[in-house]
Amino acid sequence: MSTPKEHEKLSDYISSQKLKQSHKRLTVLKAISASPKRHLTAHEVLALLNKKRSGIGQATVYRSLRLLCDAGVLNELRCEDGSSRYEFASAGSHHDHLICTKCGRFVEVFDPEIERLQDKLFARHGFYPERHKLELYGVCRMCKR
Amino acid sequence: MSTPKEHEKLSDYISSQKLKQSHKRLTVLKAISASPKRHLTAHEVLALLNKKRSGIGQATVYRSLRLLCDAGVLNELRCEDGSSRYEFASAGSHHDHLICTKCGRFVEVFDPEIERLQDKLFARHGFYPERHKLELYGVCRMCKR
DNA sequence: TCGATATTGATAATCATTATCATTTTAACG
DNA sequence: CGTTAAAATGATAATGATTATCAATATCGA
Ligand SMILES: [Mn+2]
Ligand SMILES: [Mn+2]
Ligand SMILES: [Zn+2]
Ligand SMILES: [Zn+2]
Repeated sequence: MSTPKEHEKLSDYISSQKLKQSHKRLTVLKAISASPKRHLTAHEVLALLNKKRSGIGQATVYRSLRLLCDAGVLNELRCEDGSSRYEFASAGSHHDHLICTKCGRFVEVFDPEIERLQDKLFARHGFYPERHKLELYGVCRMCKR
Repeated sequence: MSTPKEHEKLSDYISSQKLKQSHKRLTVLKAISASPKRHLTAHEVLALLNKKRSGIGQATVYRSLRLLCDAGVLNELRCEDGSSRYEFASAGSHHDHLICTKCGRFVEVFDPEIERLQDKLFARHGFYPERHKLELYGVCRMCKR
């Protein structure tokens, strides 16, 4: 899924920052691409890699996730339990999330009207807008038994 | 600010749960009430108490904050940095927040139209709604130089 | 006042993440 | 191709907010 484009974005960032290409960093990116889950924790990424006996340590996973965010390949979502989840930044650009409190399912949503009303709130209070976080918690269809 | 009412709410909860009244727990509540800051971290509450030589330990602060939330006196806001902030639950009931990324100012906002559109998103995706979190990050008027 | 039970404080433990630092890779250059 | 400076890596220690433990203390109904 959107693999070559993401690799290129990573490559470009590495060049622009005078860093060095590394095989393990690419392996992390590929593991995330190959997973059906689209919102992964560092721990889950590490588990994917261990299953493949990649020999990649957790420090490298954390460092790679950070760098992939800096490169604009991934987005970090800070969860309420203190951990973070990572998703591809490209996929549909900005969106918010419906989150099932039973099974943890993430559903991506976007409502241009809500976005517009948010901008009005910023303006009404004299704020220069930078970003927002909208998370809707509830029980999904599957989990409602 | 809204002190007697909050004390009563705490008292009622303590009775209903067959707990015991404690002087130190009340001191924590009073310190929060007396502070001009309306969205405090546990660390900030502890600092307020230490300034008064209350002899209240941090474990008790954490336990009191938890209990005050259970009693419906306080709301916990989980921040992106991994810490929590506490505000009075009564004050205007539900609202969302504009947060200044420079000075940390919290501005309370409420937009019934946004709330309505959120409910429609829940419904459209077959979710049973439980709660939501909307945080608008930007630079406040004071901080825009 | 007594005794059962809740509260407290000091401190250890937890959990996700970051920092350290010695060792290994990378890649530019000769 | 080797050499080499700089980046990447892994093992592990450290961090920071919060929670758990447990012995000592406070509360409160009988
Ligand atoms: Mn998403
Ligand atoms: Mn508030
Ligand atoms: Zn579900
Ligand atoms: Zn500000």
